[in-house]
Amino acid sequence: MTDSLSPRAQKLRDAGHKLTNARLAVLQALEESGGHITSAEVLGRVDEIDSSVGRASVFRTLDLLTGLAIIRPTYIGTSMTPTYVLLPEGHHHHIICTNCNRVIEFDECGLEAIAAELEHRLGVRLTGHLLEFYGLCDQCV
Amino acid sequence: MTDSLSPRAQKLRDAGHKLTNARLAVLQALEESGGHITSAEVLGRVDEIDSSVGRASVFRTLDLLTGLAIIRPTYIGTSMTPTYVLLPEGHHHHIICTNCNRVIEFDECGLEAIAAELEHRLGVRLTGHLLEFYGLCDQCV
DNA sequence: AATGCATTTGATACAGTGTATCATTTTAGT
DNA sequence: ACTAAAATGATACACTGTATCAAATGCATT
Ligand SMILES: [Zn+2]
Ligand SMILES: [Zn+2]
Ligand SMILES: [Zn+2]
Ligand SMILES: [Zn+2]
Repeated sequence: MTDSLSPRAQKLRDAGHKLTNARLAVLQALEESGGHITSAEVLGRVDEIDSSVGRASVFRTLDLLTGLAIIRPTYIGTSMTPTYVLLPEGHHHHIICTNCNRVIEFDECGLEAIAAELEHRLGVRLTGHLLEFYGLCDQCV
Repeated sequence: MTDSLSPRAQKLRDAGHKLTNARLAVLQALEESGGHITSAEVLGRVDEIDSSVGRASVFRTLDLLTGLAIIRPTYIGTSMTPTYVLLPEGHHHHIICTNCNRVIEFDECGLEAIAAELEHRLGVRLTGHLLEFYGLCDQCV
């Protein structure tokens, strides 16, 4: 069988995890959402995709994907209800307005140099990063 | 009265908020902790500092400080129980090992250039940032 | 295709975290 | 000191994430 697996599903399998319905449903929910989605929204979408998937498996999968650096929980504005962000190419960057909580995404980060330096100096192997600027958006300045 | 206010307390006042016992107790708890502290730990420390401070005010203050970019909630390893990080000079950087959850702090980031570019291009005013690398620490490589 | 086992699951009941409410207290400016 | 507005603490609540465990499933091997 020459199944064409999504890259993230492949990453799951490569890490030695099984590709179950629950996990694929969560991945699909995340990918359809386009980023910055709360656990409540994931639960809702997964329920539409496959209502037999249980609550616990959704949270287990979110933890698993976080550990594999496929998603990253972040906070927007308040201390509760994290937002899960897909990390498409191993990194993600946004600006959060501390006044209106608007989120502005951007692509360039120029962090490759410092990442390489850290790997060399600290002996770590870096697979991705999240860069979060905060301040006032153009509407709130 | 020439009260010498801590810089963060000053920042609170400058933003038009009152300097109450509850807020000062939470600030003190955060500062004594040295970074990466959970809400449960904040609640415990605040209770020692001033047991009359109520639970709700602690959470209200954490939200307030987050909005002012004085602290930032982040996740270590799992999707629950955020860790609050003090942002001493407007920015904070760490590496999280996706295997053992060790946290490695580092200082240099070299993000001033891109911050200035974003301010110019997007019309925003940036006051700080959080940079989170993830990967494997030297023990786990 | 059928087998076998370790992994994963779903249901449920639970623990813990953060919040709404509102009468009372406190702050800070006059 | 006086006052209005802001903030508080107590409580009860809602919601998010988790422990448990018998049953189901993925997948490597035959
Ligand atoms: Zn804004
Ligand atoms: Zn980047
Ligand atoms: Zn490690
Ligand atoms: Zn920095």
